[in-house]
Amino acid sequence: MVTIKDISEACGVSTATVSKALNGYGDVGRATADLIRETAKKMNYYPNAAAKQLKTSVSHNIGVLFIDETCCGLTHEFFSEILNSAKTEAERLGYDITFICKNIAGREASFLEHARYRKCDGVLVASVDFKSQAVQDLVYSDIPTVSIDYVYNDRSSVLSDNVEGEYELTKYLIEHGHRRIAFIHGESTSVTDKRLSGFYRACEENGIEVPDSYIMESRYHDIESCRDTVKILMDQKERPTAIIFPDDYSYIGGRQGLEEMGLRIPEDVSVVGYDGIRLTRALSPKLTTYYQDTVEIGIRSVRKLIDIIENPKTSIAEQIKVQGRIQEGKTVKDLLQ
Amino acid sequence: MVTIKDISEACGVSTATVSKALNGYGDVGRATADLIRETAKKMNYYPNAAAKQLKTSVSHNIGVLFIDETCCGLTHEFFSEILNSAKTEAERLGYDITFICKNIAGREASFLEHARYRKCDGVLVASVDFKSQAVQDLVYSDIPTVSIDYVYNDRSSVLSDNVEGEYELTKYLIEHGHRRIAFIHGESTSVTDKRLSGFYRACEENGIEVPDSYIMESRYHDIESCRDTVKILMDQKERPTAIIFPDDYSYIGGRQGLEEMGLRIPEDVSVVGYDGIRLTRALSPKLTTYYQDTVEIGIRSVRKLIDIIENPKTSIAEQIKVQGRIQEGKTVKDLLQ
DNA sequence: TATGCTTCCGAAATCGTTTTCGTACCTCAA
DNA sequence: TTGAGGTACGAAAACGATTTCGGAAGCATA
Repeated sequence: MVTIKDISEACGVSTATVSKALNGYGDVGRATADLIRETAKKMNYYPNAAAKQLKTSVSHNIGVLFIDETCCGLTHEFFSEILNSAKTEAERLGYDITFICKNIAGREASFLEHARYRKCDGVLVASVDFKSQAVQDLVYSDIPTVSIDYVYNDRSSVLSDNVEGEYELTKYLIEHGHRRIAFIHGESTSVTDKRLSGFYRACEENGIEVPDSYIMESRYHDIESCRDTVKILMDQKERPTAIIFPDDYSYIGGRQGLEEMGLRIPEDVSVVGYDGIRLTRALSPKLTTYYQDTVEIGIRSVRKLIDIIENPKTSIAEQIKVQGRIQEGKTVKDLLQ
Repeated sequence: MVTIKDISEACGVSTATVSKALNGYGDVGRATADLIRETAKKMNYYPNAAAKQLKTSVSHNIGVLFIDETCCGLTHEFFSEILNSAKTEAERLGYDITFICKNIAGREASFLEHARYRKCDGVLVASVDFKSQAVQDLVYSDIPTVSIDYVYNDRSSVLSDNVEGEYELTKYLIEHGHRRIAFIHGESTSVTDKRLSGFYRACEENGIEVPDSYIMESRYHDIESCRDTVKILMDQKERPTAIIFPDDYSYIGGRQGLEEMGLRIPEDVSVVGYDGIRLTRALSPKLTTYYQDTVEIGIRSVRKLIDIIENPKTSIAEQIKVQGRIQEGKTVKDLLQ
């Protein structure tokens, strides 16, 4: 491995000068600096990350908290797309990505300890149990964090606008003449709360009263759960004319359930999803859904995180909302025609 | 941050002794070692990764080469499942995972340079352009590597048995009475070659001649491409009775294409996929496919990599084959009944 | 008592950087 | 000539760990 010392010898200067030249400090002569930089390139020099980190305590490494307790973290298309986009953006900006976990060299540790151990400059928090103590310890530590799709007090986050999204989606149904709209939502989380609020707002604004039996809890990204729930939902005399599913993936289950009951989409009942993952374009009938801009979410969260890292003084905690949009498919019947 | 020095002071011993006690060296007294370990735990000590790495040149960090040039690396369920499983296993064994890319702190570099910069103990090579020079430079360096689904000379790899898999799948079709079998394969890669070879072997063994027009090239994980290809394929007078798709995801497109031609599955034509991703269980009709054990692939590749890292002398280069199995759905019609 | 062997521990060098502070030299005005 | 001020560079001390090597103590044996 070629070190700073090799370069210093090759150039006949001290290691201090080499370091300064390579890092663009002012107090080194123009000619010397040029020579050093050229020699470094010629000798194929790359700094030793460990030494640099040891001395400066910055690692150019961002951690990602992306735990798969439900076994669908990484394999959930929504999250893997975000991760993919975040990875690309981070690399472009010169940061590496390391997964944070609860192991340090084989020994049990907390997320925070792990992040410290690896000296992560910052951590992206996504797809975890946001309310758990372990995660909160990390978020409220001195390590910069950005959370995705969840808001912590005084911390930055990037969110798709769930209130607005569900509001738009509901309004879309209403504009197509639906007034008996059911909402199968996911587990109780802040995301769920927001979607519910957007849903209710759209209903209220249009003078629609929603019977309790139209609101059912299922689970995100769970085919079976949605299939069963939809059956219970549709087993009442005053059936809804439209159903909102927790997400696109649930549509697969919902569709099965409806089919087993002999109900056709959209002739007998209209449905919409949420996420706009690629998959939906492929299912038939093509699902009408609310597209979340995963690429944008990934990019914005990394940029914000790096902003906090590099400008700790001026960077402010903020909630960055990423707009989505209705993606029309063929699962909503227009009752007004 | 609590360092080894703090512990040494608290215990009234030297830092050398602390280090030795914590690393289980023999030449430290029983009582002293116990005291040191207890104190370390009490003071919530964790070693400084950078310092450790600087001194020992081992990082407990494994790199993952997982490039997304085709924009489907991470979001391809097959790979994201492998990554997920590899991540879990690596963490269990005390290793962290970092993505390898072509950027070092903002400066352009090669994969190899990046891996050296981060002092990766080893690298998992998956889902890249295996034949590119940059990847080969890395694989044939002194850094331990394990490749997934691709074999390099004298290097270890973990593969699903593609020859056997496609052979089994073809035999399954033949056993169900099919003799006019078409194969839409993916881009030309070593995986494709193996699958073709398994396919041909099964045909030969059963005295089946395959017309050239039954072999068509499409692309992996590409809905549109498969949809178009299947239309061309079925636009000939002597139509096949069964089609093998490049993978499960392609089934979505293939199904569309067939539907648009008014062909029903499996009444008019039988189809099979490859991979066995979760999605297939949800599509209807449920796809008959060859399940690849992604969890096992992830685990085995990490274990092998760590074996090479920790036992460089005794570990031998080998190809580890992971068995899959036929996963029966409802897309193959039994012509013999 | 002298000798040799263990056992236990510490001093100090080292890994490859960064960074402070001092110094030598030069320039220029008074 | 002197002194102030600026520029260019280097010596050396860190950062937090590991590891070599030597030495002190304790004990048994001759």
